[in-house]
Amino acid sequence: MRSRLASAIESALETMGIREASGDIQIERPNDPGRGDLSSNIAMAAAKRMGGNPRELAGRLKDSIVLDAGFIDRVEVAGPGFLNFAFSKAWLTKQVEIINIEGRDYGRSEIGRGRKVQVEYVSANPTGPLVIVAARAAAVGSALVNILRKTGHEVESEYYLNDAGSQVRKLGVSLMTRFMQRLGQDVPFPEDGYPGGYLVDIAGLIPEEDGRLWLAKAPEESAAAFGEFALDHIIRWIRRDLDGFGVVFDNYFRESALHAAGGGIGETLEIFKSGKAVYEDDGALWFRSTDYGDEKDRVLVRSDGTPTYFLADAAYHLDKFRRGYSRVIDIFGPDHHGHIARLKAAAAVFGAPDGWLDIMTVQWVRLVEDGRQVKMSKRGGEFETLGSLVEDVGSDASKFFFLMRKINAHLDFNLTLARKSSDENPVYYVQYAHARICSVIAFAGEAGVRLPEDMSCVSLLEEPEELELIRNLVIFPHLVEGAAESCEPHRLTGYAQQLAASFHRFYHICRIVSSDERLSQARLLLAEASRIVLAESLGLLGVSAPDRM
RNA sequence: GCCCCCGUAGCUCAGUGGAUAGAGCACCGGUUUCCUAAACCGGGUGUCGCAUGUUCAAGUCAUGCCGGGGGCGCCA
Repeated sequence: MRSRLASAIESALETMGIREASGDIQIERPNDPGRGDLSSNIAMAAAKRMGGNPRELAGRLKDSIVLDAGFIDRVEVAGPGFLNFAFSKAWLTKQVEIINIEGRDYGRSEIGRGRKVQVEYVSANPTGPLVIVAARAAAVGSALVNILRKTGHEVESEYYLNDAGSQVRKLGVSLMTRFMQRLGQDVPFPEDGYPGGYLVDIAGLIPEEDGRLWLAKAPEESAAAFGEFALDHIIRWIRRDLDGFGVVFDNYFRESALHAAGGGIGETLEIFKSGKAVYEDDGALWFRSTDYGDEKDRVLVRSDGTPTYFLADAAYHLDKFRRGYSRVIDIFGPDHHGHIARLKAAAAVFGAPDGWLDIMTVQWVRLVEDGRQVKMSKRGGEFETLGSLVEDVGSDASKFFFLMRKINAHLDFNLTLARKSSDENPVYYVQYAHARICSVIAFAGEAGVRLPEDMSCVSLLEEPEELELIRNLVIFPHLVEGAAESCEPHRLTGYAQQLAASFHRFYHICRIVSSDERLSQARLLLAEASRIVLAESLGLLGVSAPDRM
């Protein structure tokens, strides 16, 4: 609808002999609905370019613009030179029909057509259960995947498992210690170990014979054996927790695969070398990432000959590049933001075009209960996990709360509010609207009113609450595109609340099932259109849309 | 010290360079013989952290400062 209006403005400019301003045409929504449904700043922009009075130019534009009265039936000049347009009632009510016909495909867009995108998210180290910030990343990442798919992108989601390196060795030593303690041996817990109680649990699962066998090995092999056992269990937990959260990945990529023979580390190093981006210092191999905008150079191979985490990460991104994605989006936790510059530098060495790698960071989450921050002691190994959060407030409320905020802002997660299954809780407010519609449709069916095949009755819709609801429905496609382009899923939570409010208002004022059958059908179609868009909004967020509550 | 994010109503936060800056919560009051009251309606005096600049137009962009959080390892 915007492009339709934009081209009308463009031809009006052309008839007036103004060519140079057509690139300045912007269509937006006035923040005060009383001004109209769409507005353009073109007169101000063009007047600026050519000199002259914006209001006067707007007036001339208004006279020469040719618009189908079945689309827009009111044009006004306002303020400093805005052109405001109002949809005709016929066009608005027609949209109710369109939504009913398109169903869940309403709002589908082709802006991502031909674009293959990878979204990598969560990717938390498998050295412990997923914590709250990982839950936030999971909610955001999966919603983004849905939104990109809705807009025509071909999307693959991936979890990068850091199942190699010194952290895993530490994990092995920690588990080994727990196992020895289980055997009654008085051994101190390592200073830099993982103190969480979950390792005590895992130690309890080790078959005693196996454990004794591992203990008998050389220290390195011994740590590796315990480490593998721990990884195995923790990865299973992570997948189970994500599953319970309704988050599914297309692919899990293991760092260890990169370290295996022919796994990509060696080749990556060669590419760095042939790009003349490498030098030796102190016995270590360095990447001159400062040439690519990083603040300091980075070690690729330590003086003891082992590759760094960064080299593996670079190899991983080379692998992504070779897989042919037109764009790769990484969602990082707040503790990884220092990696952005060096990874982009690596991508540049590999020959990736500017903007190929897009890294978003999700900021910290504070859990708040009864107005006070919930203490999370990582040192004591006690922390709130994704699994316990879902158990506590449910996955729908968790996701909705995570998705209410911009990702780059710190988030206060109000546990007290999220737990409430009452009107104060925004997620229930939206879900209730959906359930209410299902209930009305069922009630109407019992009363003999069904969704009609012939939808021409929608032209009967004319109450302010009806038209206002339709106005909220028709912005959905544009909203989804905006959320996709900006990678901002949180726009949809705000929209869902606004749409739910608009429906509740309509429901309160306009009785749907009445003795006027045609009007009842029209209102039923409007309710169904609202249900479709609500269900789709919630679906994109990964939140369920219940039929009853 | 350097880098990133944030600073908007009592609280938590929305706000694609546009017109009179919004929502939820909290608080007070009202609405049900009727399709789900988990709903609806009414009640807001904000230095948009401060300053300078860019612009026809700045909460939004740029620079500097102040305040809060985070990151700066041959750990991952």
